[in-house]
Amino acid sequence: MQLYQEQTLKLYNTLTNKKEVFKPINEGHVGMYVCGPTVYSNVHLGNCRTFMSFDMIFRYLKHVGYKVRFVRNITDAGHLENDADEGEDKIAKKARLEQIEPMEVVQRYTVDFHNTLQKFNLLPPSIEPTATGHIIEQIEIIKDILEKGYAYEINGSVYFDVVKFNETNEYGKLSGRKLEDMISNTRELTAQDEKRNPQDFALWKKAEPQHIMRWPSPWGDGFPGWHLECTAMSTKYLGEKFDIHGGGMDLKFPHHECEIAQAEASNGQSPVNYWMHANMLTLNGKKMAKSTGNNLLPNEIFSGENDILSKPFVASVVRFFMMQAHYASILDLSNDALLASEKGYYKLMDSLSTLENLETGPTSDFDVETWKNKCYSAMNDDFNTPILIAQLFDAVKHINLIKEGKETITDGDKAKLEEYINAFVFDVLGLENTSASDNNSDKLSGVVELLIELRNEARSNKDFATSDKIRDQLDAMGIQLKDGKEGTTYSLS
RNA sequence: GGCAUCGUGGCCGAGUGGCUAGGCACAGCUCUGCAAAAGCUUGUACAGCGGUUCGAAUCCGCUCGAUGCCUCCA
Repeated sequence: MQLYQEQTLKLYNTLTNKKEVFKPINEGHVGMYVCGPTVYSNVHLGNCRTFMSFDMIFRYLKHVGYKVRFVRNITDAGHLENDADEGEDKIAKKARLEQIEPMEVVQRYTVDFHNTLQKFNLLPPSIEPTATGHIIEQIEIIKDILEKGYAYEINGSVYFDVVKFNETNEYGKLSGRKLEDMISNTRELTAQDEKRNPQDFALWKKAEPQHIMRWPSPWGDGFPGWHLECTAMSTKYLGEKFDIHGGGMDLKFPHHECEIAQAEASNGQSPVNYWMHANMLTLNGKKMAKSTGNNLLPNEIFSGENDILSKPFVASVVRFFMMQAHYASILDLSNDALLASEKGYYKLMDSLSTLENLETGPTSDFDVETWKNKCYSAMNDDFNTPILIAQLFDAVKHINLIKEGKETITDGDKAKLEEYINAFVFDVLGLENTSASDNNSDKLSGVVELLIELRNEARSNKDFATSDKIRDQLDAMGIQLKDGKEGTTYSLS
């Protein structure tokens, strides 16, 4: 009996704009595809939020017992710099600017991507395919779409015929657009466009002689269009129809719309049952984006080397901050918000340590079973992590009350509480305990214990000058002493 | 210009017809040698204007404001 059999998970499907009960195609198994990064520069924090949201979703699905195949690609080719004829691959451009090989760019930023996500404690996906590793698959899909009449070749490039497609299918159903509106709202036409219609998009693009990233194809040397890789890789690893497709809100149109069109044209069916879109992270009220320069790199947060924040923050605090907002809401990052989250995060972590050493009693004042159910309800309601965290703090309150001797808990309930709170905090939310009192070295803890002892001696001798000196200087070093009923503990900040 | 989304107490952020989310900050109290930590208590917020309703932050309309997409973007 798996947990998912007793939990009713609902998620917001951006295809239908409704919250729906999640039912996988194959009982007990979930296929999930998430659009990964284009590796032409360092991942910024906004990227991380999206990947973190889907990491949380991946974790929860696994937690409730699903076998999940989670595919997240690496885009290492194929993004046109602009829509004009001189369209250039983003990675190739970067390579030229930096005078290095394209694959060197890809390598460098892929490593950065992995390092960063690891700091944020993201689980690796089941499969992480690359676009350049699936050129053949992409070419096959283009052939198929051509055969079915939804694409045309011109001058060594192949374009998807959106108008033709729209005659039998519904282009724009994901983003709520109508082709007629799009046509009438087209802004100035790019001069001499070889496309039949501005809404058409490239499946294959002819490579100019100076273009370095190129592959042979039935239409000559070139490179694949922007949207094709995801169709190729999702189909290959998850099948023509799979459960969940995720990505950032900004990919909804045109990227995901085009994916649907490609898949429907090629396979004759809608590829995805549940589309999920994670919302943007803003910085100073503006979208964080590489292209505008309004961005913050994870390393700048960890090191404190930036003009926005007053101090460095550890990755887990940033993760906690993001988990305090619903994945589908816009979240605005600020120094104050991060400081507030940091406090809350350490409060939560401290109470987990407290819980371990909690004394038990004959009865429980805390209804752990009801609490647990509330936690699941929160997650089952479209992965509502803010509500889950509110429940966690409810438990924190009880843990502290029990510690103070104002409430009691039985052995059994304590064990159950430990099991579930740890599961939610670490397995589902993916937080890490950086609270120092738990994982610092034995030597340091020995030294601090000694100082606590000396301070207590001074205090009992009413030598407050000495005792305060120990306390204040430790505090200045980032070691905070906490006097409690059962003696003094400490934590690192 | 077109299409969307959103506007919640000092800050962040849930909630979508009646029943107090939560975190941080602030104040008072308990504890303490004094603090810190911890606990308790208090805050009656929902952009504005109308409408629907016995009842709206929650539904409808308008106004104002913000953001996103429409072009590579998580």
